[in-house]
Amino acid sequence: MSIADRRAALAPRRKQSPVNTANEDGAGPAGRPAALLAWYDRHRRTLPWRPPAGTPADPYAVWLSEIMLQQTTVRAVGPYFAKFLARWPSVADLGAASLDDVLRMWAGLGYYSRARNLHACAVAVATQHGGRFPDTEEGLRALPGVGPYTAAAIAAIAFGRRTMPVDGNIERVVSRLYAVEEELPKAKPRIKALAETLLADSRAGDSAQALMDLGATICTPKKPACALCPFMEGCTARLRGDAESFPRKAPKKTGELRRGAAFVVVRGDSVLVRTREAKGLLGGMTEVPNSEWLAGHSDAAARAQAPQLSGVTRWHRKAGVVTHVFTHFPLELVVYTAQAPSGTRAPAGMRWVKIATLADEALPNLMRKVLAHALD
DNA sequence: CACCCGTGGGT
DNA sequence: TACCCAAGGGT
Repeated sequence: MSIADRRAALAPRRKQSPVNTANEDGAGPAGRPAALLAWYDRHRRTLPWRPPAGTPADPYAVWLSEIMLQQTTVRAVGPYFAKFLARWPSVADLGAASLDDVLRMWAGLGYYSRARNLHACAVAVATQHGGRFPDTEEGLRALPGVGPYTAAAIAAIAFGRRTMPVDGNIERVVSRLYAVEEELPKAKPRIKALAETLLADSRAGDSAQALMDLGATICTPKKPACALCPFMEGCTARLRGDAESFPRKAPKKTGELRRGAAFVVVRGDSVLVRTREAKGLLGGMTEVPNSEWLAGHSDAAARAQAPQLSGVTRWHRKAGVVTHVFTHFPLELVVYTAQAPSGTRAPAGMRWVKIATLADEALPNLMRKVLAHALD
């Protein structure tokens, strides 16, 4: 039976019995949880951290994937998830690792406070919870790096708790379904309450993942595929014809361009590097010496912040610039290179690392760009 | 509450 | 091109 046939067959029945028939065919509000799960059972995505349908999820894998997926695409997470699980098969293994090893493995994925909290969380679970994750939303919420969304997601997906995590996908689906006019983030409580009405009596984790899959594949930010949506008939925004305008939110302001200089000093087969402060931007990550990054920073002012090394007198400016875009500002770095005589000491707080082993360092992508530009 | 915090891909 | 967006959390 085609979808059109099914709709044609079901439509009259709703009219015959005005009270609760809508609950059974899934088109009315009370029937949505069942319709959602039916859609999920046919169209659920196969993902590395998602076990086969009907089989229990491993809390460690769920937690690891949820942390990695925060503000990060499924595609980007895939290889990192596999690497982490292969190297640290259990939360106790991860807790026993050094933070630096974790940062090195995380390098390139971004939002490095997640990696620091990931490690702290693994230590806490291993040492304070006997290697097992708390199985309640409240218990999970107390762990480092686990906020309201992640606590609800783990509770529902790994432990079957009847709670609805609300992520960006679900905010979009729900705000369209009910045409929520209030802007984010003010609308969050309302959207949360509406999302909870989509929870099935059992299979809470599948209800949540179904909404996320729906948001990722059908109810997309641009050009949603409404014709394929299980909620098509009852979606207020689609009926109004402006689904794409939801969720409402204030436009973000783009940050001002900042400029600076990076200094790549080569001594034989090594490069001079240092470690950034533990917190803040790129906290705890490895970098080459560089100037402050300031809006309107002149090339001369930036260059004047080069590190002082005995034996290094001539800086060579590489042609072009390295550009990078952070969440709240774009950055343009001029790159200078210099050769240091063999035996040159690294200044305080800096060290020499072999160029051949740079790939193993906790280098954020910005610094990989700088080094690639300098050593090209 | 507003801001900070990476990176890559899509339109 | 210049945005927008992605399974958000911390402060």
